[in-house]
Amino acid sequence: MNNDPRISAATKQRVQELAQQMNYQPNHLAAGLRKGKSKLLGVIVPFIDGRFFAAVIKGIELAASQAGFNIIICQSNEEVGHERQNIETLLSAQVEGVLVSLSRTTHDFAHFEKVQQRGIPLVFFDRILLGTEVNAVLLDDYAGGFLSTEHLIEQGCRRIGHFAGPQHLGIYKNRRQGYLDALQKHGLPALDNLIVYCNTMTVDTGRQAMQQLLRLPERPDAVFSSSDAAVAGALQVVEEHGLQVPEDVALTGFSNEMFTSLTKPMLTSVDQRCEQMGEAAVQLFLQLRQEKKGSATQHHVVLEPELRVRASSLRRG
Amino acid sequence: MNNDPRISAATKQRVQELAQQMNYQPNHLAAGLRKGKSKLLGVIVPFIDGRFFAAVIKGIELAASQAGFNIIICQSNEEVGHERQNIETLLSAQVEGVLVSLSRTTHDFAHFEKVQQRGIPLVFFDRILLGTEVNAVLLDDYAGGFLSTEHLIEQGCRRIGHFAGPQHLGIYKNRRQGYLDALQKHGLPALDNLIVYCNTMTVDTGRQAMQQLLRLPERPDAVFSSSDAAVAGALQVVEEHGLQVPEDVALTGFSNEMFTSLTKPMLTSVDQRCEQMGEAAVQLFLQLRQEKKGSATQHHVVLEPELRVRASSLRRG
DNA sequence: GTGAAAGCGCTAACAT
DNA sequence: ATGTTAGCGCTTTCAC
Repeated sequence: MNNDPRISAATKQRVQELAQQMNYQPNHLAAGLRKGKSKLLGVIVPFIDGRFFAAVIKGIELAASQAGFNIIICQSNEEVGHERQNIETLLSAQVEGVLVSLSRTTHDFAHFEKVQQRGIPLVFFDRILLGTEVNAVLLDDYAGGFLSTEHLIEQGCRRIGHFAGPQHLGIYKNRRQGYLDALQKHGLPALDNLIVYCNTMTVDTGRQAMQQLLRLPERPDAVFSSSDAAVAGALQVVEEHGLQVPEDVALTGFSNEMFTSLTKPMLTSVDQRCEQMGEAAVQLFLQLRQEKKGSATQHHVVLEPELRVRASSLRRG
Repeated sequence: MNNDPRISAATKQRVQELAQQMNYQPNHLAAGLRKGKSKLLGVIVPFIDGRFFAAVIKGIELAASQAGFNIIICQSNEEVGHERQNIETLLSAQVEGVLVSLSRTTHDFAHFEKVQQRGIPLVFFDRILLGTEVNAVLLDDYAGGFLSTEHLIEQGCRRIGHFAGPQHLGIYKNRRQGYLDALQKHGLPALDNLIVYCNTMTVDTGRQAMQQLLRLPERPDAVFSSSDAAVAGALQVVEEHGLQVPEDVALTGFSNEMFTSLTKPMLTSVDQRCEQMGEAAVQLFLQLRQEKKGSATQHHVVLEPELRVRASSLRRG
C-alpha cells in the first residue's frame, strides 16, 4: 500500500523497516503493466555519435528524467529498414511516446502510422518529411541560411557559393532557400554554378566541392556551407590554392561543432541549440500526452538559430 | 501459443491473420514479468555528448540489439549522487545487466553492491575504480602513453612534457605511467616540472598548461597530452609564442578526436577503439549472464590502443 | 484504518 | 494437437 494518506505513520515505519531488511526492490514493470504505463520514452536517431544528435539526446535525457521517464535509444543508421524495426522494438517495449529524427533514406510515413494508431504521442525533431502533418521540433534552418548569407554580404562578399545537402530533407532545402532569399533581398544574382549539391556532408565532399568552385572562371569570394565538416574541407583546399581566408574567400558553416574554434582561422557557424531541441521535444511529448483527445491539432516548435561569427568570415573590424 | 512446434501450420496461419486484423501487438513487458526477464540493458556514462562515450554507446547499441536487448541510457553528469540515482532507476526498470563508466567524483563502490547482490551482471568500461575487483573492459592506457612517448623519443625529442589528468582515475594514472616508463627505458630523466596536472582536460586548461611549460628556463621540445582538447590548446599557445610545431615543440594527444585531422598541423593521437569497447562490454555482459553461478571469477578485457601519427609529431621523413 | 481479492497481458504446465 | 489454468508483482477496489 503505497503512500496511502489513510495509513498510520507507525505502520508505514514498520513496513519500511521490514522492506529494508528483505532487500525489497519495487518492480516498475509490474506496476506499469497494471497501470498501462511504462514510463519509457523511445528515441530514434540516424546515428548517435556526432555532436548534434549526442547533444540533442543529452537534452532529451535531462528533460525526460525530470519527468520521471527513462529513455530507450535506437539508431536507424540512416536506413529506413532499421527505422521500421526500431519502431517495432519500441512498440513492444511499451514506450509511452516516440521521438524520431528521420533517417536520410526515409521517404514515406507508413511505419509511423502504426504508432499513431495506438495513440502513442509521436514527435519528430530536426529531420522531418516534407509535406506531412506531424508534431515536430525544428530549427529554423531557413533563418540560419539567411543570417549566414546576409552576414557574408555585409562583409562585402558578392559572389557567394553554397554547399547544399540532399534536398528531400527539409533542413537542407531550407538552408538553401534562406541563402537564395538573402541574395535576392540584397539584389545579388543567384548563380546555379555557385551551388554545389553534396550527397554527404563530410570533410572530403567539402574538399571536392571547393575544388569545383575554384575551377570556375570567376571564383566565389565566399561560401556558405550547410555543414561544418564540409567547410573545414573547403578551408584546406582554399589554402592549398594559395588563397587567404577570409580575405580572398570568406567561409561559414553550420552546426557550431566544437572544432570550429580549433581551425585557423576559426570558423563562423550557425548554432543549432541542440540541447534545447531535445528538451523541447520532451516538452511537446508531455503536452501531447495531456491533450490526447484532440489529436487533430498539429504542433510545431521552431527554435531560432544563432550565428557565431568567427575569423573565417570577418573581413572588417 | 507462441511458435509451439506441436501446432499445425494451418492454425498458426489463422491466428496470424486474426492478430493482424485486430492490430495485435505483443506486450514484452508482460512477457518479461512472467519470465523475470526484461531484455533491457542499463548503461551509465558520465555524459553522452563528446565523441568517446557517444562512440562507445554506438558500439553498445549495435551489439545489444543483435542480442535482442534494448538499452536504457543514463548520464551521471560526473556526479556520484546522480550515479546512485541512476542505479536505482535502472534497478527498478528491471534491467538484466548494467554497464557503467564511472563518474569523475566516484570514490567508493557502495551503490554498485546492490546491483551485484541482486545477481545482475555488472560490467565497467573505460573508467574503473582503482583497487576494486570487478568485471571490466579497458583500454590499455599504459600502452597508449608508452607508445606515444616512445614515438616522440624516436623523433629525436629529449625534454618531453606531459599533461596528466586526475590521478585517482586509472586511465590518467596509467597514461602517465606509460610516459614515465618510456622515458626510463630510453635513459631519459623524468623531470617533475615537465608534468602538469590538470583537473579537467579542456582546450583552456591545455593552454594554461602549455604556458606554464613555456615559462620554464629550459622549455620542453615535446608534449604528450592525456587529451586531444588540451593538446589543441597547447598548439595554439606554442604558435602564439612564435614557435613551430613540430620543429620546436612536437605534440601528441589522446582519443583520436575527429578534429585532430582539422588542425594545422594535424595532431598525432592515440585511438581508443571506442566502438570495440562498447561491443566488448556487451559481450562480457552476455558471458557473465551465462556463467551466473561462478561469479567468483573476475574478467578483464583489455583493448590495445593504436597510435595515429600525424604531422604534429613528425620531425623527420 | 486495514486486509482481501481481482486482474493488467503474458507464459508455462497441465488437462483434454 | 489444442484448450485451460495458475500465477509473475503490482495497483485498485471493495469489504471488513
